[in-house]
Amino acid sequence: MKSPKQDHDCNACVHKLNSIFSHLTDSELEEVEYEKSCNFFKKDNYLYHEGTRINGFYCINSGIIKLFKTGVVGKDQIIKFASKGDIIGYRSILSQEPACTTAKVIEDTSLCYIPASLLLKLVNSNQNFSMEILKLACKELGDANNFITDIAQKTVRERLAEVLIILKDQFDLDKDGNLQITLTRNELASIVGTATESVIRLLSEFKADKLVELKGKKIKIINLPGLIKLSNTFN
Amino acid sequence: MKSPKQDHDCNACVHKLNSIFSHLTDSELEEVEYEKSCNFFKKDNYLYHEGTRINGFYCINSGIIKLFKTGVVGKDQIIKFASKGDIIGYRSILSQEPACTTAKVIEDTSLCYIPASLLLKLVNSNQNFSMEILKLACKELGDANNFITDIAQKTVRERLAEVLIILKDQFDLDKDGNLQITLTRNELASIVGTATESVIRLLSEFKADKLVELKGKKIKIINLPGLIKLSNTFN
DNA sequence: CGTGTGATTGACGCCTGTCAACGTCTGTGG
DNA sequence: CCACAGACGTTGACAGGCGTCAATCACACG
Repeated sequence: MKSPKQDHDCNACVHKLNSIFSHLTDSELEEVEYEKSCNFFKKDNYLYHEGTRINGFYCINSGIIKLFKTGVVGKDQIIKFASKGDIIGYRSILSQEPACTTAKVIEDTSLCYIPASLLLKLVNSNQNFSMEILKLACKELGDANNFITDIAQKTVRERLAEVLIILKDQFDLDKDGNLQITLTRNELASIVGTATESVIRLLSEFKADKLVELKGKKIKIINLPGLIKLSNTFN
Repeated sequence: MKSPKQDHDCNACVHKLNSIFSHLTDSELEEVEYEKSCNFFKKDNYLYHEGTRINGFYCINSGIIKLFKTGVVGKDQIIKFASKGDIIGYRSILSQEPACTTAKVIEDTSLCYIPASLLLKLVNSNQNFSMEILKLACKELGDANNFITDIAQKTVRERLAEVLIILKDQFDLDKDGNLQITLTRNELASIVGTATESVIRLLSEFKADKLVELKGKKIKIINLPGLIKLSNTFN
């Protein structure tokens, strides 16, 4: 068998154990290793665009990708972030539709690209793998339904508080207690579904209420229970 | 083999051809026929409640079910309607989570109930079937993402117009040109994500603008292009 | 015919989006 | 090393969309 041309060894990948790839056999993993291509993307590059057909899916080794849709007036809505261990693009391949989001790198990213044909083959040949993907899709569907309810019923203030908590959970804090992920005010607005100015004003309020500290783009949560209360969530 | 105790014969079911069940073998279909139970539910009954574990999924023969989530202040958000040929409840089984919605009958419904164990067995033994379910979940996920963007970016007026169009597409019109599905103003509000009074006022506006005619709960669309324009959608 | 549920209308005001102006920061090129 | 351009952040003013409350009407059902 030809040796892979890439530097990333999926067999040694730290994310393998927790990912859907843990359900592959050794020979299937070898096939992945052989067919995949490993790439590095700098910030601000695009992986794919909404409305286009994609011919493979991506497994993120490191970095952060934002997935967003562009609304009718050209305003973006961020659907989710993908980071280490996440796979993206599979939805479009499996539902045989064009990509429903645009994928843009917001922190330098290393990832593996795996052709659609191999995804389909694995789904068809390995029950466990197929079950895991199914589970993943159903999980995301549940999350999406929750988000719909939130965005339809909560105020902007509640949603912003909730988003900060979610970002903390997904990306954790750095040594200084700041959110690891760095977003522009505009990007925050595109998650919450509001205007940039509203985010700025509300963050200032949160700061005045001693819920957060702000230093440039860095956001430090100093009163998590307060934020949770404000977000009006039971979790 | 024991003969099924139910009156509904899935082998003769008119929805079989277009549904995921068309991918089952004859013997698998027999198994479904044997394990399923066929039931009839009057309006206002519940199939299952948000947050509970469910032990099977449902295939709708006729009638309409609404799937909704209840928000923090007790306000409902309708996620989708299920009618003839649709299957519901599979998400929760496959993602091994409690139901993320409540399912309530809004028009007398006849359906088949199939145990979770059989769903899992079929998913694991029949590649085509598993692929179809996967496709379905991915499709729904794409729809949910679209809905998120709409609800986050569009005005209530645009969303209401869009909802009317969607209801027309999904349930078609009766002989008089009215939407086949009958909803309370409150239910309409729970789809759009707004207050009942807002729906009432906007419907009156639509009527004044000769876009719709209203007669009690009956809604007749008399200017579809106008509605589409108002909804601000490209479709 | 009474009762209750849903529909409607009006009043009111706050939340939030928009527009505009200005401050801040970063990186690039001279 | 400095100046400048451009992107991003901030603040204020303003209006209007939309949610809430309350009162009344319409209708169906026992």
